[in-house]
Order: sequence, then C-alpha cells, then structure tokens
Amino acid sequence: MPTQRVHHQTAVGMRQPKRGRARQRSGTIGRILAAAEQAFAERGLAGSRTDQIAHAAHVNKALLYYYFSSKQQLYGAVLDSLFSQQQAAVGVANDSQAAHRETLLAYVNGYFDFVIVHPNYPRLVQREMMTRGPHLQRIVRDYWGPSQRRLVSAIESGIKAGEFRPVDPLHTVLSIIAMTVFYFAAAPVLGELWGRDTLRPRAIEARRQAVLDFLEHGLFVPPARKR
Amino acid sequence: MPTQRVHHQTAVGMRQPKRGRARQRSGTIGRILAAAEQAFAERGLAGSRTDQIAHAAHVNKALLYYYFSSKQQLYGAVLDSLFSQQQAAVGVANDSQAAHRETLLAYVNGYFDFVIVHPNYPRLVQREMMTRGPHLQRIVRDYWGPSQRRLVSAIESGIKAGEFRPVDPLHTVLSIIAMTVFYFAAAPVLGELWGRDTLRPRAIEARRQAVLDFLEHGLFVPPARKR
DNA sequence: AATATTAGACTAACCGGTTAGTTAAACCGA
DNA sequence: TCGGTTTAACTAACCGGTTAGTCTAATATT
Repeated sequence: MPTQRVHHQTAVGMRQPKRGRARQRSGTIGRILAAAEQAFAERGLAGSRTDQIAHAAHVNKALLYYYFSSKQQLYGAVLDSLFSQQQAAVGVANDSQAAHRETLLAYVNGYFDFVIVHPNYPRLVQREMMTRGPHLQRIVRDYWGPSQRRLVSAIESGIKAGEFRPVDPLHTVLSIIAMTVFYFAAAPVLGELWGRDTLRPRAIEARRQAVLDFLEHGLFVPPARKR
Repeated sequence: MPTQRVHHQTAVGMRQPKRGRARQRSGTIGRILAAAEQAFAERGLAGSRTDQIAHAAHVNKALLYYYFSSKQQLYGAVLDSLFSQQQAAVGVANDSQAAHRETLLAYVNGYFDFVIVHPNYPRLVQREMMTRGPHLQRIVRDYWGPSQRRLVSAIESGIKAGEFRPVDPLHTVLSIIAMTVFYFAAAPVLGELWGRDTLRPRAIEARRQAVLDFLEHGLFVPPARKR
C-alpha cells in the first residue's frame, strides 16, 4: 500500500473539510488527482511530466510532493481512486439473485454508465493491463479478480440453466471486456478513422447498443430478450 | 476518395543501404529494429531507453543514430516495418470474390497467424491507438483505413446477401478488432488473472476458436457454418 | 576505397524531487 | 479582544541524476 503523508491518508478523491481544526483551502487534492488522471490516461506514467500535472492543477509542483510522495505513488492514488469508485458503482448493481442474463446486461450497462462519467478510466485500465507494473498484482487481487469471478460464475450458471450457449466462460468475459474497454481506449484513433467524435453521449449510446446486441446473439440462447 | 499510396516512403531520414550493390539489409538493422520493437511494445516510446535498445541489439548507441535520425523516427520505422509486413500478409489472403463469411473468417485467421509470428504487434497497435502520436494520421491513411473499408464492405455485402444479421458494420468491425487485439495486448494481466501463460500456441488457438465462435453466432445468420 | 561499426567520453536539456522559506487561518493565554 | 504562536497550505528557486543525441578517432569488413 502506498504511503502518504500522515495527514491525508484517504487515497480516494477529496477529503471533506473536518470542522473544528481543518482548513483545506479548496479541493486541491482533487484537482491534482484529476490533472494526473488526465495526463496518465493520455500519455502514460513515463510520458507524463510532473511539471505539467502541477500546472494543469493550478498548483506548485512542490505541492504535488507535499501530498504525494512520488510520481509512482500519485499514479497509484489515481488508480485506487478510480477503481474503488468503479467497484462501488457496480457493487450497487449487484443484487444477487437476478436472472443470469440480467446480471451480465447490468454489468455492461453499469460499465457504460461509469465510463460516461469517467472517460479516462478505460485508457488507464488498458495501460495498466499491458504494463506489468508494480500495481498489477494488487489490482488483480482486489478488483479484477473478484469482478471476473462474478461474471464467470454468472455465465456458468446461465449455461447450466440453458439460458446461454455452451461457451468458454473465461474467453467470453474477456470478449465482453474487450468490446467495451477497447472502444474507449481507442477513442483517439476512432476519431480519425470514423471522422467523428466517438465520445459524444449519442455515440457512446450507439456503442452500448452494439455491444449488447452482439452479446445477446453471441451468448444468449434464442429467442433473446430485447432490452 | 481513393487514397494515394505514393507516400509509402519508409520513415523519413532512414539511411538506406546504398542501393548500388549493398543489398546488405544486414542483421544489424534488423537487430536494432527487433530490439526497438520489443522495448517499445513493453514500455512504450517514452518509457524506452535508447541505451537499453542499443545494448539489446548488441550495437553501439552511435550506430542507432547512424541509421536512424532520432528515437521518434526509429519508433516510426518499427511501426512501418510491422504494418507493411502485416499488410503483405493479409493482402495475400484477399482473393476478392470469396463468400463474405469467408472474407471475415480469413481476416481473423490471418490476424492470428500474423500475431503468432509477431507477438509484439498488438501491443504496439494498442499503444498507437491510444496515443494520438505523430504517426497516427499516416497509419490510418495507409493501413487501418483501407483495411477497415474492406471489412466494412464485406459486412455490408453480407448483410445485403442475407448472410449476416443487420448489424452496424463499423461497430462490428471494431468488435472483431477488439476481441483479437485486446487478448494479446492484455497478455500480461491475463497471465496473472488466469494463472497461465496466455501466449502459448495452444492458448492462442483457444482464443482463435472463441473469437470465431462468437463471431459466427453474433454476426452470421443461423444456421452458421462450422469451420 | 568505402562503408560499417566500435569505444566511450561528452553535453545540453530535461525532469523528478528538495529546500528554504511565505501566507494565512486557527488556536491560545491573559 | 488582542497579541503572539502554531500549523497546514502553498511557493520560488534550486539540485542532481538521467537521457537523447553528438563527437572523435580508430578499427573492421566488403
């Protein structure tokens, strides 16, 4: 676990001003995290400059190191912030005993809902997936592992119940992730390739439908439900 | 708009082996390109060190700059080399008047065949897709654009012919790319997550089958052919 | 002769991280 | 209520290691 200065151990987003003895000039930490998130998503850890992050956060660079002990650790804090938010978001939509179809559909829908609010999330995920960095094990254990296990078991149950075709659960989960993450991670090139902004809400909605459509006809046993 | 292929010059500034008789496309340039490819795939452009590349290529650093004018340009040369090889590989499998199903299946199969030989390709592609670097426009114009157009038109024809479901061609192409590229780009995390080496030939073969299966049931109109 | 390649020292810029403070709100004793 | 004190928040300027890229002069290969 990355260590932070004692007085701000909530690696997650802004802290709320405690009354009494806290003054907190404003959401400085939040601004730093937001600027760092943007930079890391666009240019990666090695490609991002701490000066630039500080400048984008309207903050002196020394303040970065006042709150975060290193660039690496700032990166870790950005990841933690996003992952825990995402976990909280999907955790809500996880009311256990829905039909298996609904479990999967809810996951995909939840992912899209989350990404609309946090468009940098997929690119950071993608970067982390291909980097074998020092955060990977922790992330797999705390976030991706559990999430994957839930999806796999939903698929297995669905197959047993005859709702799904007898697919390979692991590969199917991977394909679902791929179809969602890739769209957003590749947004820069898609803009160039399709000649339009692929992150407009309308465009994102179209992608959601395309994924759900593919999912239904690729996984669900006909007749598939229309949502 | 038919795109010109005239600007198919290899990356700018690369010293050509003097065309007289020095056919010497010797091991050296190849070794440099291979080492650079490996480094860029693993750590990205910003994360790679020229010293390390030179060392890995068993070559003095000055020689890097003897053949390539800059790190950027070396990166461009690596991309060009891979892309042109890939284009040549799929170009062969492009005998125009096959059935539309076969066109798509051949594309996916060709991609897998290529990746088995060039396992760094997907990670470089992925990196380039999310980076909006200076090579992006050229790559889109010369490689991805044409390739996408072929696939889209195959899908459109297939829909018209009643072979395919009435899907959105662009999104479908994207999903196909996603399912293939993502698997390889995410190989590091998949190793961790699945607890096995996902780049073994057997594992790659399993992925190929999973993608083809999903493609058939997600795109093809039943009864789908078994390959 | 001409091209290919090496050793390795060298530099200039860049960039992560630090230092030595300043500011101002909150606290405190009288 | 008022001066002094503490402390979190913040900054300008700097430091030292790193790294892309260069230079020279010599040697190997064809």
